[in-house]
Amino acid sequence: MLRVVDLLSGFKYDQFVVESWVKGFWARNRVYDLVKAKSSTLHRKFYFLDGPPYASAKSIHVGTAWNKVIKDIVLRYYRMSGYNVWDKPGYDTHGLPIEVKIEQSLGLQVKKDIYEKVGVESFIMQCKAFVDENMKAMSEQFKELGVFMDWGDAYVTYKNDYIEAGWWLIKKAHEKGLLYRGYRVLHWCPRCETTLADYEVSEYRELEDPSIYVKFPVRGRPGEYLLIWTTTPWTLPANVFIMAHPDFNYVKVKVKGETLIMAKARLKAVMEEAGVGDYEVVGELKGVDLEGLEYDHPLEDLVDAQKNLIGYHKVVLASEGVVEYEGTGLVHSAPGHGVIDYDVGLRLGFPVVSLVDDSGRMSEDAGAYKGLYFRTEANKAIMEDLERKGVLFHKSTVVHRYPVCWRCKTPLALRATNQWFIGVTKLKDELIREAENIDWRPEWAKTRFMNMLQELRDWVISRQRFWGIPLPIWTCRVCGYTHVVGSVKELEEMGGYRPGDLHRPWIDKVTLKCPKCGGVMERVPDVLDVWFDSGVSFYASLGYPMRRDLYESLEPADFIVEGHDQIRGWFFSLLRSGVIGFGKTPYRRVLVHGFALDEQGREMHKSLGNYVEFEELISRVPRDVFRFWVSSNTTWEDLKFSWKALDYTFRDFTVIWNTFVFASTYMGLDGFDPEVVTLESVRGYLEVEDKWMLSRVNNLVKKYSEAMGDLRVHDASRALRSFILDDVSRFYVRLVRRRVWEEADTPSKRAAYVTLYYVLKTWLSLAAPIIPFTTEYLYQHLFKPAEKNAPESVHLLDMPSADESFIDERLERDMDIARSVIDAALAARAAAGLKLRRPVRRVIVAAKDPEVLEAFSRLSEVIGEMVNAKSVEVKGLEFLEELRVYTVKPRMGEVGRDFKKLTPLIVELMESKAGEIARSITSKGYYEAQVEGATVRLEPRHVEIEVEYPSWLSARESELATVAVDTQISPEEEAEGYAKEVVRRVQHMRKEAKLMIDDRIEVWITGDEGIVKAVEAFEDYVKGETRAVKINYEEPPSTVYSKEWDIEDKVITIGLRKV
RNA sequence: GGGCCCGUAGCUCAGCUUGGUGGAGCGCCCGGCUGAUAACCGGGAGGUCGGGGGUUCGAAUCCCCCCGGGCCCA
Repeated sequence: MLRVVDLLSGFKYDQFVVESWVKGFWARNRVYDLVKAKSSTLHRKFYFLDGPPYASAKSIHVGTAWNKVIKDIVLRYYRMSGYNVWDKPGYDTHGLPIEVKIEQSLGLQVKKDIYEKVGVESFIMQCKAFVDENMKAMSEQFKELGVFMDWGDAYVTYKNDYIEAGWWLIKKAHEKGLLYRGYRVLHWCPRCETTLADYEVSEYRELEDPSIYVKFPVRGRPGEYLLIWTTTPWTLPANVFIMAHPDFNYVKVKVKGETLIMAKARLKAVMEEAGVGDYEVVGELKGVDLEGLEYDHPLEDLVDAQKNLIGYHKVVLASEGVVEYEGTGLVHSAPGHGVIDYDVGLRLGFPVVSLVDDSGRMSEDAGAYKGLYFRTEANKAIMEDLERKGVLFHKSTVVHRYPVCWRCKTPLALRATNQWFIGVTKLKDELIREAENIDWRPEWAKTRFMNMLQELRDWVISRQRFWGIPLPIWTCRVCGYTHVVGSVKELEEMGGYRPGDLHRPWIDKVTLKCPKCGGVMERVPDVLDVWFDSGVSFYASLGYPMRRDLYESLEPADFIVEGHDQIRGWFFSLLRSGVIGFGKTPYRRVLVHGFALDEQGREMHKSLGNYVEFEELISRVPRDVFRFWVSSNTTWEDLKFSWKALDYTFRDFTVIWNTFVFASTYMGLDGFDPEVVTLESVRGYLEVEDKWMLSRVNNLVKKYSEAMGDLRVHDASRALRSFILDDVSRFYVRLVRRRVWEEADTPSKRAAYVTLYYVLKTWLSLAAPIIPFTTEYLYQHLFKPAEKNAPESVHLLDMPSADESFIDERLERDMDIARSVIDAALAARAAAGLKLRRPVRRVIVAAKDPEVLEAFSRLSEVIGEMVNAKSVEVKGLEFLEELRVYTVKPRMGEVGRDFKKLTPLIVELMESKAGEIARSITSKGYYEAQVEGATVRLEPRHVEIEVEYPSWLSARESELATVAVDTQISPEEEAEGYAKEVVRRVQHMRKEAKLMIDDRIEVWITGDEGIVKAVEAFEDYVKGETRAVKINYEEPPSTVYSKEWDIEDKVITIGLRKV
């Protein structure tokens, strides 16, 4: 026969010790493997796809920890609910940020240092080694948090197989006619010689630049000019057209015999700035009227590139980029050096001219300006030439925010560069259709996603860097033919070979034979945008297309979850890749989580000093405390990190722990055997509070399953917390304590044990996904030793399902009513200064609603127990009404104004007929009387009514009822009170003497006569409570432990010893 | 400048979809308990529900505008 063994109360509770014990237990018994083995036998698949964290540092961010905890909770829940869960984690390992870290560690300044000082081969090896170290450290931290994922087999984006899988998608895009080469205007650092992705353009400086107004001659109309404004003279040689706003008003202005065209709204400001007082408006026209107006470029003769642009120099209409708050309303446009310029030019089919080279110097085609550095030398030379040609209307300087390189602080240039694109705008309809099939949590994430799809642009996939998936595109040196390679096999078939590592520089050495002309084909030296990598994870992490079975049996992913920044990031890149590769969404359900911010709601930054290091977190806060706390934060809202909040959660754990210790202690003491004494066997002996508790726990199961099934992890977590703290610990346990203290083996005690056992075990199963350490410890030390066929680990249990037969909604409602009345009664006691230890004769509960009255009758014992009342009388309201004494005070202001000289008589009336008036006003809302022959009507505003009860009743109104505590105490009750006081002190002394709970004692008591008499009168009671075999009414011998006590100013001496 | 989210007690947040007299935990003040005890229990004070309009008999809740914060774009 098994039985509950008290393994908990002997252990000095320390959550850190609990967790490290569990960690050891899991390792010794290979619990993850057991859990995984069980899950893999199940038939319902659950494909979870891990959003790979970026492996650029050793220590994870609090947000990353939260992220993995959410994932772990959901995965554990699904495993316990009977799913075959795919739980492979992943790491994102390529990209510029990692390259930069390596460059910094090597002290490299510019991009060409990589070629010249270290060599690409060594650089790549170092990137890889760096990432390897980071991944190892991160995995350890995730394991530390108790995350059960397949850490031995994570997917890594830099592996050859993964790269090859990536190539497959590029080939697919090519086959669908989506892959193309084109220009894109990007920020460029002339010192680092690299493009900067938009998100990297984050630093700005206040810099001084020229501010010049330039006259562009209108073709064929001598003396007439288009006036433009610019702060970047170096872009003028690359000018292709001028933009005007179709809706703006423009003017022709006569200045010194010349006619200038500019926006009407800018006229005054520009003339003022240029110091021109003498001007005359000679004509007015709309923007649309300017369309097509041709002009001659003022530097045409000096710039070679301009010779090819002559047909394009005209005014075009555009609403973007043309403003009325600065400039002239006519915008000089160079598609090679401006984003809007580029877009407008592209729309019109105009050429792109970029005249700045990689190092920031003007290029060959810039003619006279060739070799000059753009922001300094070129600016100066160009302005001089403009002045010489008489087209510089005005020149000054401006200080404005200008983007600089975040690494070297060099001012950036906007520059059109040749890049590879995937034309996803062609797939817009398909993307939208597929996005409609995704189930979003919360709902607004879908709105955000859909809005973003409306603004879809083609995807620039190429980067001129090193550490990334090499672009699988080869070009023929002879005929220029381009071929996209979709696999390593294809590489070999094309005359190439398989390098040991598919990265640069090894892949760069692989040449192919041109299928068109037989010439040598070389690889385009670019690598792929790092967003590409994680976007293909849904199939690449499963080895597709090299092996197909796994992907085909698992797709689509059933669940993904990441932060809300990933709506535009990973969620989108996955969908994009899914549609390109397979024509459908790769995932069906998404949960979005918030950001982990600091206590004030600001982002955590090492530079702000508010960054929380993982090591500090994990040394100060137990893992389950962290998990419990973060899981209760509304998932999709931001998490404000707070040590204090974690401390409070920590405190909750003590209560939870003590609840289990309580059960363990008494069940252990009585050798309770849950396999013999079952819920079925005690069903007839269940007390009303047991029935209530069983109903509550089954409702909890329902609520929890609904929440988890709907990915409302926080609702599940909160429900667990309030259940164990409020319902179990603070209510049920307190209520059954007396039943459990009972020494005899009564059916009632058994019923309490079974209920408690069942409730705690159910709670443990539900809580296991959220607090896996604590639940495992409690399971191993309380439940497992008591059950023959119990699984090895709590994480091998099946999720409980609700037993509807225990659910009694009516009883739960009634108990709510009772609890509110208990609170009111306790308040009434407190008001009367009656300690809870002292029993009161009776509590009277009065209510109007028959349903409420019925609830009280049904639960009167529970109320009596909680309030410590000998009896609970349930009455109609009229019972208390009869006892009430009313005082009615006049509100002189109101009474005086309404009743004038009758006032003194009214006041008199209020005194003499207080009860009658008060009852009438409270029930009917008014009171009428005859005063000096007149009918007087008193209303609530005239009076202040106070209710008093006789001094022996302490009453309290609650929402549904009025509760009155009878404060009268008979001599016998007083004696009983003293007996309890003595019991309390004996218990205290037992504890001081370090006696076991079941040790027997002998007691001596002497001193105040009243108290000693009280103990004599209640001797059996005192003996029972204190496990005393004998009480001696005399001075304790000096050999026993004794102590003097004060009870309400009466002195007694108590002595005791173990027998 | 745009899209989406958040703004409720000193703090952290429920409530808002489906309008009906504002909740919890912590903190604070007061009291109690001492057989779960480096715990625990009760009572109390504390709120212009970010601001302003509107719809309605009635708005924290629905609509509009504004302010502050976050994310993503421009």
